[in-house]
Amino acid sequence: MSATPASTPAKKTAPDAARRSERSRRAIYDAALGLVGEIGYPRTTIEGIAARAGVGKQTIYRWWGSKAEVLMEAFIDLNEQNARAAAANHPGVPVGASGLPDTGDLAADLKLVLRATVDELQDPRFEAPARALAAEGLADREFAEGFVRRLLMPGLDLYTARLRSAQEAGQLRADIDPETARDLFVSPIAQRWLQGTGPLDHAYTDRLVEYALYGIAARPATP
Amino acid sequence: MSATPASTPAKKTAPDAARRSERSRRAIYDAALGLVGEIGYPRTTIEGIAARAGVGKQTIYRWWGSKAEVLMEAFIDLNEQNARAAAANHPGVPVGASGLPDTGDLAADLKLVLRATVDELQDPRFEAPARALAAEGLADREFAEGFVRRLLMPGLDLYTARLRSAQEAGQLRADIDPETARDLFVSPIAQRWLQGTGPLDHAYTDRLVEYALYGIAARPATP
Amino acid sequence: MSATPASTPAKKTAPDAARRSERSRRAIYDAALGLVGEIGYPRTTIEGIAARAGVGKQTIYRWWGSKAEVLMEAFIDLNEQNARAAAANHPGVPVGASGLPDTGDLAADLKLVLRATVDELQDPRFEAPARALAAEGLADREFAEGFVRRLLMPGLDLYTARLRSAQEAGQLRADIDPETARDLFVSPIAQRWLQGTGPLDHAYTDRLVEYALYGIAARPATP
Amino acid sequence: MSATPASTPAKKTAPDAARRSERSRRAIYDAALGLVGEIGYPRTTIEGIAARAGVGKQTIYRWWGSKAEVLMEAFIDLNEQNARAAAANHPGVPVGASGLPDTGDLAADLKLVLRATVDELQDPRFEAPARALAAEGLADREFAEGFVRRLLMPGLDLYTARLRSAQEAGQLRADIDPETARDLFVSPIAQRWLQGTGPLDHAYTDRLVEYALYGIAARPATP
DNA sequence: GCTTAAACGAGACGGTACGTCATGTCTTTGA
DNA sequence: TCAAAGACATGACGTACCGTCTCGTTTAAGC
Repeated sequence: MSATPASTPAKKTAPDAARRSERSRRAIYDAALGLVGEIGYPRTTIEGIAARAGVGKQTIYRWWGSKAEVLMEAFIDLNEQNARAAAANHPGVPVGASGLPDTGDLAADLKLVLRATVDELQDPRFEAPARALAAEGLADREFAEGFVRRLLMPGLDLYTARLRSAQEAGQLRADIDPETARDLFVSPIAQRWLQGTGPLDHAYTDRLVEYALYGIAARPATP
Repeated sequence: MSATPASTPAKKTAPDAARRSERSRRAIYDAALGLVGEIGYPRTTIEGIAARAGVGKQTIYRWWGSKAEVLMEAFIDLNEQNARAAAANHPGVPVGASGLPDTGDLAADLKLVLRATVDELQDPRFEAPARALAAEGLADREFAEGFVRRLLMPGLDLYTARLRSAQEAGQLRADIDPETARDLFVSPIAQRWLQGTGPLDHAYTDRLVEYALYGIAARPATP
Repeated sequence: MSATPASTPAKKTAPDAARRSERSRRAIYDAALGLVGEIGYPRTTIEGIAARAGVGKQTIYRWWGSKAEVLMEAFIDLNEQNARAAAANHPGVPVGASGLPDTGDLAADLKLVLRATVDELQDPRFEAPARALAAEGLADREFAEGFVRRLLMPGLDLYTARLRSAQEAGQLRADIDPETARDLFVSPIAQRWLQGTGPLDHAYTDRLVEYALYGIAARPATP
Repeated sequence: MSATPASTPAKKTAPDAARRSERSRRAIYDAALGLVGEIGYPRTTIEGIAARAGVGKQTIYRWWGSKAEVLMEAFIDLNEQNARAAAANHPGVPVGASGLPDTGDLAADLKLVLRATVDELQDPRFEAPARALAAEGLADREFAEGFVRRLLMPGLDLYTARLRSAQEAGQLRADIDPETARDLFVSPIAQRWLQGTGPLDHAYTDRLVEYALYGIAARPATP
């Protein structure tokens, strides 16, 4: 888990990661998340982060390329801490190899997880930085790539894996593409959260599961 | 009627819209769309728009509150022009009351329209401003409200209406919520376009229609 | 004294002075003097004058070339009113042909008038516009010429005339240049008022008269 | 003991003068004087100074409060350089303790110095900034105080000292106030220079000395 | 008394400069 | 020897006025 040795930006001469001040790194993460939560991402500035972290601006520019990158790493770090804490609190939750619950009842499992996802999306500690990162991704394709790969995909892949598992168990049609199928559940939630195109609650996610699993077309009357 | 006589928010003293320069308005729209297309939204500045439009900055600040608002109106205007041009070019296209094709074959109609939607989303003239507006909406809830109401919803409502029509024709289950159903088709496209979580092509949209209409769950063997 | 028919600035086509609104002219004078007194000359703007006078900006630009010109005419008008009022209040004051008191005692007359001048210079209603006009004159040679000719010289000429009268009466050396002599009294007051190089009071002006009339050099002992 | 150990007025946080860029300071002085000389003070802008100096606007705002302050320091600096250059060129000029020539002949000394002063006032390199600073002093009393103290008084005090020296030598009446006496010579020059109330040449200054020293009143015939 | 042209109030317009803020780079200084 | 502190050049921000230019509305003159 230590620093990502390959991804050193290495303009000029690459700084020596071994000498990096852990205390500064943490202070910068805290300042970035704090400011984004308190005054919003657009009004959060690198100067502001440096000042609150008690750090020189150069210390930020040395290790990150933009405030978006700072925030992304701060957010990833926050998620890792939360995941560790959650794992510590609920040591025995039975999950499939996919990382999602796998009780055999696909509909129930999906409903459960989607409800939890919706709740997490609306947790204010997550919402502000997550929206900011999503916005940055819209404006900057390169940033978006990293954002999707490092933050979004790991979560989406859990669903894909769970669907593949269901497919192997014969609960899903064999000709289904799991990624497309995954989008039927996940994307509507994403869009309502990103754009506010409608209410985002448990009833909605339950409906999504029902409709996607069994289709919305009228069934021919079975005489 | 309606005019909105009451809704004058009137910061300072509201300018007199009757004296507004149409020539300046058009020049500002053109400059805004041009710059966003050429150098991208973040590097587009109000000063740059004013300079390219040959207009004083104050003329922009007099009528709009931010570059996002300028771009939204420019984009809406662009869409209206395109719609008018399209209507002029294809005067006799048979559409349902909903505004979407309604041949009676729901699956075919949806596939057709979704393919067209995907193509439009990837038209470079649309993509840059649309992504910029979506990004702005992520950062500013109030802006998002206007963005959704003025740009997104009119498009989404066409789908909702088409689905309701299908429901009345007995092609859709009667207990289906049309807005949730609409999201099954539309949101996956939106997310792939917004975040780049996967390829966005005709095969994908066709699959979405198939899966959503008939469900992805394995069917019990019909003996 | 009527309008100066030759000096019409006549950019574009000269406006018709006969149709000029007296009410607007007065309102502009009052607004200009009021604003200069209240917020100072630099923060007084043409827009501000127009707004306070309830007048369109163009009405100012039609008749004057700058805010300095407006203020100069307003100030001249104020002085004329004051002069009329003073003349009405003291109908029988005996003055020489020069306009200054001429009792035959040059020293006494000068002391009296210089004391009055100093008092007037320090009247707050006069001070603000007068200083502003003097400042404008420093920056703009052309304006200065008009300022001196229309405002300053008429006052200075009174002193010159009084000195010439004294010269004819044999009280002043015959070889004295009256304008240089006048400066000995007037310029020190002007400089202290303009630049604040020292206190400006009656004792000072009395001293000036003494020194200038009788010289500051030690007299050879008269045995 | 008494916070604010020195005179830290400290708007925001006072900048660290030790880190100040000497190169920028010099470039700003040169640009300010150059622009004032070329296009005049009113059309000289802080943006223009910054641009010509190759300096950010903020660097000006960091160290000065207005363009008038910039120009005053630039002008003081110019005078100091000139004084140094003059001292280097004429190393052995005999001057009194006052800094003005003191040959024992007061009239001759004054005439000499006043002629030089008049010449300097009309040197175009001095005239433009000096008039601008004087104008600014008229509009801003606080600025005037600094202008007088830092620029005007040092010059005037030379005259006062010379007169005091003459007084001690018995050439001036003992009851004369030297500052008032000084104004008899200096103020007329100042006013003619500031306001253009008359020609400013050597004949004029010679006359001033004569008149002031020996008085303008007719002398009683000495029988 | 009616017509007509100008001056008028209002204020939108293309501009310029303001003074502030944040950027990303570079330099100084103290631990 | 690093990192904090922060000065620097750059450039956009949003505001205030500039002087010009329409707009309709008085208003006074001349028919």
